[in-house]
Amino acid sequence: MRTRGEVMQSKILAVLKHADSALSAYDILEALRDEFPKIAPPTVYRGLAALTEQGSVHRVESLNSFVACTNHNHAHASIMSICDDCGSVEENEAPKIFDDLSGLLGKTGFDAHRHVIEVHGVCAACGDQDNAS
Amino acid sequence: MRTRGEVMQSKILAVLKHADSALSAYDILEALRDEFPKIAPPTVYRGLAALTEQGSVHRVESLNSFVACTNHNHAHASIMSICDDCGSVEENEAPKIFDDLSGLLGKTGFDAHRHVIEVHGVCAACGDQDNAS
DNA sequence: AACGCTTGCGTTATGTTATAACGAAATATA
DNA sequence: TATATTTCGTTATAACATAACGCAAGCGTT
Repeated sequence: MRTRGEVMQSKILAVLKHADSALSAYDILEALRDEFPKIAPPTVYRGLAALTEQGSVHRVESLNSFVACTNHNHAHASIMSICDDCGSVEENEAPKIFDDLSGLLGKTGFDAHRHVIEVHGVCAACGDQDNAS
Repeated sequence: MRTRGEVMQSKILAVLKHADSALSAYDILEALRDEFPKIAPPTVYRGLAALTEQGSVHRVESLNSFVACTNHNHAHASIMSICDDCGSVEENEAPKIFDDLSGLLGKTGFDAHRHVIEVHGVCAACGDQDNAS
């Protein structure tokens, strides 16, 4: 039994890939309502859980929402830069920062499993707009 | 009119300081129910908003919950290390990592306003326990 | 002091995010 | 085919958060 869930997962992933900002589970639910009129939250959350586990979707903790992974290297977590103006979310690579973090915490005896690094601010496009006005 | 809200804020802060893990707003609500039987969520959230703004409380985004600041230097944000075993949350100082982050994102034109750095894992105490068993 | 203005609080109500629990359907095993 | 196992849809509810309103406290003016 493999295909049943995968259909829904690919639909969810497609919705996220089309979006230009992070979507809540209920945003996704709405988007899928046309095609699946009786869809319910657990269906979406289960799909998201599977996609998150395999790394093709990331949860944005500080927004309680989700984005499609835009980074071909699923091996490690990413740094999210979140524009509070337009809502765009970019993934950034910085292995060094993860190493620094794990190293720093390792000194205190802490064993790091999962890094959440999310930076809120204003993206280049929105910053330019503000300057122009 | 200054005193009314400050009473509640100090009560909330006291509850958080006594806790040995992060508390949700509703945990705090329950803790204050004895003294304020009719207390409602907005009262707690407003108190938390004020305390967060002044830096004496931090929101833990990945837990939807709150901790008292244990760091005398309220000037900048902290790195939270969260033990998924015992629930303890520690604040760690690392100005360099914040600088690195802002620098990295600055290169892409992103203007960082607020950093969320939360690392999940296993704290020293819980790690020792696991080794011993 | 009396009045009206401003501010912010408590309360009610509701909105948003997330999951527990159960039964039914699909698959695997024998 | 009978049975065990897994996964999924559905219902229901739990957990987290805020909008909006009205009252009351402080403050300035007279």
